[in-house]
Amino acid sequence: MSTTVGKKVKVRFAPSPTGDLHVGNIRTALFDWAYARHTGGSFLFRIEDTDTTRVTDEYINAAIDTLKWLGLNWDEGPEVGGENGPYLQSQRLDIYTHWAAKFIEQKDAYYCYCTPAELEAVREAQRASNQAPGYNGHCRDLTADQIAEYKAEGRGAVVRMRMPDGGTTFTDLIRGEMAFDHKFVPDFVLARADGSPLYTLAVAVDDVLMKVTHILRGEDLLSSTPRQIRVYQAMGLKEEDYPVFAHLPFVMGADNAKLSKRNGEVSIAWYRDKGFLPEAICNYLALLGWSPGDDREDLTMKELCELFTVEKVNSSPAKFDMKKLEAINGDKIRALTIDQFLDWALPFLIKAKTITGTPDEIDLVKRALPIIQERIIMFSEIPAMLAFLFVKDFAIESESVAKVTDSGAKEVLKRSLKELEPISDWTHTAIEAALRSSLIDEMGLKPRIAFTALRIATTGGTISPPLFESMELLGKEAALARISAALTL
RNA sequence: GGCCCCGUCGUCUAGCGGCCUAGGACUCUGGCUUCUCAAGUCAGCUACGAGGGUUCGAAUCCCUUCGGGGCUACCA
Repeated sequence: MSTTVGKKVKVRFAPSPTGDLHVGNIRTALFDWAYARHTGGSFLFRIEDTDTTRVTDEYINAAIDTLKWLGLNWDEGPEVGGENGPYLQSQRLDIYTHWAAKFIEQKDAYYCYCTPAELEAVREAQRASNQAPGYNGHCRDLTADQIAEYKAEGRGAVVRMRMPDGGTTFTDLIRGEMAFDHKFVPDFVLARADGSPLYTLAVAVDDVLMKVTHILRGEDLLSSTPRQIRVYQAMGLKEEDYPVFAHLPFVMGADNAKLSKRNGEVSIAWYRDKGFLPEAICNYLALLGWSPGDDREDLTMKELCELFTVEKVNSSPAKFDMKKLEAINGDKIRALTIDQFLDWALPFLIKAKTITGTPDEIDLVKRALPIIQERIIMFSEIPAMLAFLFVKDFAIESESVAKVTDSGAKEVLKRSLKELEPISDWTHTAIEAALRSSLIDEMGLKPRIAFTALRIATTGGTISPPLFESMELLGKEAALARISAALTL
């Protein structure tokens, strides 16, 4: 099992960007990265874009961007280069062609002239008779005459790998000893009729050529492992040099189906727009299918690297839980310093057009942030929460108007105006002291009653940051103007 | 259908034969705190899928069964 002792660990993340990177991809990338960092090995990033009809440049760039944003830096791959490049499979086509030809030459593979319709008919028959479906070996040992005949018919040929009798065994770091009988691993296609390589060829060739030592990937690839190992053998790799496999459990959607676009917000870009911190996303994702073994849950990226081992990865699938992600994000936000918080918050305020970004605005935002830091779970909530400080034409939300126009409220507002006007040091402590002594002590009102009208008048609604701090931030002039305005309703 | 993987609170997990009348976190419920909303804090609800074994003793080992998932492409 420990065939790689003494060898420097190299882990790769090799997505096929057929869409935005999603939660499942990223969980895999995170484990790959954390394992590389934990072992002091290197992290390789490769793009599997052999299926050019499904992968686009846009998605490739987005994938690079997402990984960078999350802080999952790679040592080899797009942008940073490396001695085993290029790292886009679409730029390595001749390499795969070379190996496919070599396999043919070695008789490990053969040309298969069966048409898709013929193959489908075979599968249909197998299924009908409860047989294991798979290629029936029709073209395994064609004679020269038969080949000539097929060519004359104008048939194209795929390159198909010959699976020998017997079986494949390997050790999965997460699932233990795995054994596959080749009766259920039919000969498989390495290259299309047009010569382009398929995943199974490209992935195995690249992992070998790029000297990958550990393959941590989704469990959907578990049953394709014997085919990959077959390619290693055909390449002449010794068994002790095979990469070690670890098949990660799935991340499932709430509806218990494999996470996909259809059952939830899975694109990392969405979380970024919503205002989740990369560290919160990574922290949460790390807990999906893994735990440090004790009760620790709040982890920094550094701690994650220190604690992460494949042995502690679970073998059962995990369901994605947005609530927990939100809880972690809230905790991480509360742990931010004000300057860090400001850096994260500003783009959201500007994007929402709450502010334009003038120094005065930024200064006010910075003063306001402490009172909302413990009230948000994601940055996208900030604009709505601070809007009352910046709106040009302030208005009370319609459903709250009635609460400032009844006689009791008007009384509170009038009295407050009178108490507030003389205050020269406009601080929340001074405001609170004046209001409490007057409204609570003298008028005998319940705090909740007394301050609701003021809250609505100054912030526009029944829910707001703390009242006195909000009034302080608003400034004396604006606060009094709003209270006066409410009195005219 | 065939092959394969998986199965502890609603969710993520701890547990690797006795420390388990099963621990933690999130959610939920209730209390405290309180100028609203939060945050904080205290308490509570809730789990070893089922059935057989093995054993003095099983969540932990074995078998069966049921359930969930994956693969079964000239997708990855």
